[in-house]
Amino acid sequence: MTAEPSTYPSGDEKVVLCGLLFQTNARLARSLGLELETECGLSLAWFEVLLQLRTSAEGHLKMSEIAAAIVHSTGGTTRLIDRIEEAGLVARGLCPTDRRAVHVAITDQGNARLDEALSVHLHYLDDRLAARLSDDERAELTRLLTKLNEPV
Amino acid sequence: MTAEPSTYPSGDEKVVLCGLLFQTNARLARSLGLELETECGLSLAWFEVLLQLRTSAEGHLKMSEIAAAIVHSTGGTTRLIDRIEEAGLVARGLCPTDRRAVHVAITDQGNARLDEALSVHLHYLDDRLAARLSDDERAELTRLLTKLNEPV
DNA sequence: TCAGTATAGTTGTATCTACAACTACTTGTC
DNA sequence: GACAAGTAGTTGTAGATACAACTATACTGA
Repeated sequence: MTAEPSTYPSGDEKVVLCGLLFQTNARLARSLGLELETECGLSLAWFEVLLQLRTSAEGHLKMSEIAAAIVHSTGGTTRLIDRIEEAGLVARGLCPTDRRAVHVAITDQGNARLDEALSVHLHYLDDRLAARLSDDERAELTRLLTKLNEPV
Repeated sequence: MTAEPSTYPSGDEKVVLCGLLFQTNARLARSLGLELETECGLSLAWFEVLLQLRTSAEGHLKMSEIAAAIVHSTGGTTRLIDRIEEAGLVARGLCPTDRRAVHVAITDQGNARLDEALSVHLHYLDDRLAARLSDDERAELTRLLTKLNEPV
């Protein structure tokens, strides 16, 4: 039976798109996370933090910048950085212009681990992205997601 | 300083796309989840389950089908369905052809709550999707995500 | 028919994250 | 320069999810 038991359009195109985005992301995150974890002992969250730090212009980020980039709460980010710091992959430092703030930077050990992880990651993305979408399609997807991602 | 401290291309186009997907999804899920929670007292996970059940062809799904659709572990799905069932929004039933399996169906109360949630959801998506992407762009995004989402 | 293997779901345990309350510091205003 | 309001980060607490081990049922082939 395909009759809707309700008046609301649960099959609405926008609802479907939203669900598709959630599902695609979840599958990608899960399989990539599993691969990173088994190959490098690095969780996806740790990987994302290290990548953000490496690609930061100044070589360090504040806690709140990390939280925004990886979309975690600031409380959650504190604990996450605690664990990564304990593993020696990042280091907290003082912010010279704001004594409330903390500067987080990637360590040499963190850079080494990130290199390993990137090699796994890139190989995975060849499989998972490049084999499914052409260069043009990936560029278009990037464009569309960027628009979706813009702040209000 | 923009020089890479490493040999690996952390700014690789595929890596950026992947990160963009994660971030877009996380922001969307967070703001939608917050809205659903405050407006209807329904978490995003509950909403997704109810929507999957309503749009299922048979009117019910097995635990494993729900787990696959919402990309949770089967153990996590057991607990999730426990909570939703306790709230009276879904009901477990027997599968007539496989005594290992469980049929989960949405209840009348669940349908009512899903209606409320869909009204919030649709309003939100007008803001968040339709205001940022044209009809054609949404169709293209759906096409691209569908390709990404295909099983290996 | 029976053994061996695979599948469906549940439960014990650990981990991770969010939310809210809190401290410390900064900024704006008079 | 002092008070009010805002911002940065940490911590207590609770809830949700994953993984692995387990039970029960189904399938497969000799």
